[in-house]
Amino acid sequence: MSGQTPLLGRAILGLLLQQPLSGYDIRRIFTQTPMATFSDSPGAIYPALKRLEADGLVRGRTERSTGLRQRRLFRLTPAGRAKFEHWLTAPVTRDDVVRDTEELMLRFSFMDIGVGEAASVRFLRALQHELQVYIPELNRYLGSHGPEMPRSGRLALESGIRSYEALLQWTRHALTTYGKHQKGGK
Amino acid sequence: MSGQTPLLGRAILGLLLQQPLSGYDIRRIFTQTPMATFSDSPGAIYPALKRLEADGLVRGRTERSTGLRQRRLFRLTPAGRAKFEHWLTAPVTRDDVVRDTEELMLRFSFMDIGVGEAASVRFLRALQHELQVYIPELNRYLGSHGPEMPRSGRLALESGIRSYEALLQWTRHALTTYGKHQKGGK
DNA sequence: AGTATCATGTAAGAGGTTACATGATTTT
DNA sequence: AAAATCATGTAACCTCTTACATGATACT
Repeated sequence: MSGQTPLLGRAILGLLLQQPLSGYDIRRIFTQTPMATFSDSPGAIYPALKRLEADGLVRGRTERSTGLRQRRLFRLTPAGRAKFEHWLTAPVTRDDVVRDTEELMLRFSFMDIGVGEAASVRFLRALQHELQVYIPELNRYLGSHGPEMPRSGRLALESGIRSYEALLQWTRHALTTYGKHQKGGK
Repeated sequence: MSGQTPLLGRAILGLLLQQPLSGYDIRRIFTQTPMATFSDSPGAIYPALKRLEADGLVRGRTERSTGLRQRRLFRLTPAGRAKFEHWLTAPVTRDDVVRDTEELMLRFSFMDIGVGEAASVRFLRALQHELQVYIPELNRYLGSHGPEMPRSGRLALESGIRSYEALLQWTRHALTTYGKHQKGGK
């Protein structure tokens, strides 16, 4: 019943798509892998799992197979899987590109497993398109306002542009790795 | 008295360093410039200004020079300027690089004006150093875990690495523009 | 016996989102 | 007269951070 799951919830859903995990497992993933952009705070993770469970997206079961303290292993429910797939296949908007590339990349990272390689290719094409529109806009802004900006301000803007350009180059690289799946048509 | 000002507060402080602005001016900046990563929501901006004022970092004065509705023009106080400079000169940590490059770039964008070009050069060197440590770590992770990851997951990680590499190249570019200020020493 | 690791959770407070509310002036 | 623009603000709700609390098992 709650609105849109926040990024942390999506990340957890994606991890659970691959295998059942406990809250503690998730914390370890967030401390020990490049998913370290997420907080490993128990005050974030356990309430997030609770919400996901209340929304019927995951279900946790207490296990004590090993002699350790009880741990609750969480699995995706069919509703959770559906909601996750819905997120993965949402269109790539300009707003996503401007405000939240991090979310876009998180989505993409789960895409092959979640909804298949054809969807990954569609995503890459859409992202490429948005970047090809947005980058020139940033360059026009730099051209008209750059001269009057302080040097570090101008450089910071250039850094942003370069980072979008790197992303655009990456989409091309990524598309070639999916090469044989690409269709010719518009 | 409150803890650390959130990013939005810092951004506002930085804008006010350059000129006095109203809440509405700030909203327009966030909708019409590359600072669009910030929300232009009045529910974010007006409370933020209120907090900054309560903390003594800015002071707002009602003006009605033009015949329009009253507008409150905000200016930095000396305490606000001091706090802002303190933020600008904070060390660049590994955690900043992993979790919040956006904050780093926001800091840098105000650096010339806030604390001078020498500080900008120090910042760039420190950032360069952290990147030179972190990028190889990510590459090691990719080398050991990449083969077992789904294609889109691996590509997403590669995208992250490329984006850090682009940032590293940018630090070199930026340092050359400050060229004459660089010292030879260690 | 003490410490590290595994493991789950809560409480208070801060700050953001969305939506609503208001009101003056300028343009059509 | 209506709509657009300028302009400021509040209220409910949600989620995250920080800090605390608890407890079992394994290692030294």
